[in-house]
Amino acid sequence: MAAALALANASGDFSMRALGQRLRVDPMAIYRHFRDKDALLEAMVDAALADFEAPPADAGDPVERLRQMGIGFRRALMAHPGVALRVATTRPVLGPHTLALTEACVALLTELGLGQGEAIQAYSALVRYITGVAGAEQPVHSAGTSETDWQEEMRSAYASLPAGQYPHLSRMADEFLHRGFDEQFEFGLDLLLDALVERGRRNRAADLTPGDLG
Amino acid sequence: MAAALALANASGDFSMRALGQRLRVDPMAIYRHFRDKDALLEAMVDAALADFEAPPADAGDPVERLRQMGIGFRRALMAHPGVALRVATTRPVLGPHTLALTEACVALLTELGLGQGEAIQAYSALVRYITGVAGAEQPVHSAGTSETDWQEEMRSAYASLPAGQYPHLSRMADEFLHRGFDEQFEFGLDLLLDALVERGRRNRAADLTPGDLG
DNA sequence: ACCTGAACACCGTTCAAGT
DNA sequence: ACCTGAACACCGTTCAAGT
Repeated sequence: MAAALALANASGDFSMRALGQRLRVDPMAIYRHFRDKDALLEAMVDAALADFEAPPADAGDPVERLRQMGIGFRRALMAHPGVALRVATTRPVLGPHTLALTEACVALLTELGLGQGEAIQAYSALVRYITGVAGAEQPVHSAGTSETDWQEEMRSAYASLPAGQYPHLSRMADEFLHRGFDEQFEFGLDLLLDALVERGRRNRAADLTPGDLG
Repeated sequence: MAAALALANASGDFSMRALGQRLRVDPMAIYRHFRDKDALLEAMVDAALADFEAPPADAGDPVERLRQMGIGFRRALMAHPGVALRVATTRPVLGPHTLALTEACVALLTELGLGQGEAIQAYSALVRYITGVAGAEQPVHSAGTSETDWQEEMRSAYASLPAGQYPHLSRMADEFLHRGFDEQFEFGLDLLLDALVERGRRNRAADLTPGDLG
């Protein structure tokens, strides 16, 4: 069921009535299975995450596997544009696929040397960043703008700013041409991972020399 | 004009027709000033950012000022819930307030020692993270859930998971009680800033010893 | 030429009427 | 008791009709 929903959604935007027509069923029949449109969207978000699984233990060190999870998470969201827009502004999803990925991600974070409180906050920070990226990219894709068109659009917007008022921005306009969405996403992902690695390393060092804290 | 719009929006949700009623004007009159609802929302996002300005040069070192900008950005978004939800999924806003803050932020990032390409990507990463957080918090606030109720809700959801299947998550349930939205937000913000500081430091070191790169 | 508001094509959801 | 679909209260936007 939810699989059919995700499929229906993959083609553009989405409404209860359109889904009913797509499934050749009375739109009201959907309310038998889901209390709300929100409940249905929640199920769809979880279904969208069924497409990818946590990388196996031999896929690299914990950092590399976290990186792969982040990349896979974003890819799964972008594959379902109608869902991606909503996941950025929805309450936490507690579906089986989401929970499995959360568990795997938190496990990897503790392997980095993070404590319980740090691990769960680090997970949340990663998800916020990834959904923020997905939310920002979605309107560009759904408007049918190609990545290169988009880069040129941003470049010319920044290049045409008055250089006196915005010296940095106007000078940096050309930078948009060199970086694609993937590279931009991974830049921020790596920032977060770098900082988490460093934090784990510090924790371990403090554990090994507990008398040295002052 | 846009100020009145932001005000109207501050009270819950928002529609063209409701705005017309609020302004005691024909709803269609709005289309004289804005081509679209999207164009209007864009103007509202920019107007929401008029509330805060970049911290002055004597407010601390670049990192501290970047931190204050991040905190202020989030606060401005949360003060306009109807806008906050949309900013997470809208195309980049090129209004005067947004651009002024972007310029100030990018200037501070270059002060950290980042190159042009790094600075603009770092800015984007920070914005994605902040809008991701705003998008995640907005539904909680607009549902009228208090922060402590929300924490308890999350705790019990995680605590009731089968410990065999989700060992980390079920063990970490209590962590939700100790961290508020502010602390959670600043945790992720500091991760990004820590990594950016480190990157700037490495750039400077490489500049000082150009022969040492291998 | 400008402004108005009725009308169009939707939407999520309720609920009375059928079976 | 279950299912259906007409009806309700919206929505963004168009466009014909007025001034």
